Amino acid sequence: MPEPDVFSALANPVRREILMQLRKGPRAVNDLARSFELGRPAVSEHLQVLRKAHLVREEPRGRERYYHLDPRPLSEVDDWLKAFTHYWKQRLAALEDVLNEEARK
Amino acid sequence: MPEPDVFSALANPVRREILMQLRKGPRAVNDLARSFELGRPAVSEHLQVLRKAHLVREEPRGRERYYHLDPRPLSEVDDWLKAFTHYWKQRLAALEDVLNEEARK
DNA sequence: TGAATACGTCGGAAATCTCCGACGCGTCAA
DNA sequence: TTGACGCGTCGGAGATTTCCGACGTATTCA
Repeated sequence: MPEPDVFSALANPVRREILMQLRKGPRAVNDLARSFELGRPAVSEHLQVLRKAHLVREEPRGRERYYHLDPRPLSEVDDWLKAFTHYWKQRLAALEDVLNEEARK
Repeated sequence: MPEPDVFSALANPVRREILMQLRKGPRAVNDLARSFELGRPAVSEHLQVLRKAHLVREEPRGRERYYHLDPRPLSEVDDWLKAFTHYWKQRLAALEDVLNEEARK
């Protein structure tokens, strides 16, 4: 039972696609399973990973469970990326300078 | 031999830390290995993953190999996140509205 | 009440990940 | 040239991931 890790949760393309779909609104598990060529257990287990990473929230409705997106933990990834955004904008600016220098010749 | 996937490359905390360290400048492999409590083969294999994801570039210097950060593929993650930034800013705005509504009472 | 539905979870199989020791190759220094 | 160093990669061990069929539970509907 590994701890909930947002980066690991995003490592799987199916889970990323689940999050994408949940943007448009909550979905039941069987409904999601039909979107992918996957059995229900597989989808259910992907949802468990997303749940442990607090990226989704479940809302029981009768015998179904609707899963809602909770994008807040994504800010951790965003923050991590910011440490590089600054760096790569510097790099891009430097590259641009070089290109301008070349063009001037 | 899985294909180079930026999200998978970021799933491992050691690889994320390697990228963090490379922000400050290029590093040789043994030098990196000393930072972690890891053998050199492990670090070398992490670097292979990062290389296949095009997140690092190697520059041979004599018998050493200095690894440079290439943050450009990170923009793929950034773009993916943008699909949610918009969503979660909407959510935050909606929450703010509710709070303002409450405060007005 | 009983049958059908929606779901979570438990083995278990197959694939993948992560790490290490060992080996080979190229480079440096004596 | 010889020995030591820095590195990549292979073979293999152990852990983890990903998927499925099977089972149990709760809910719905006839």
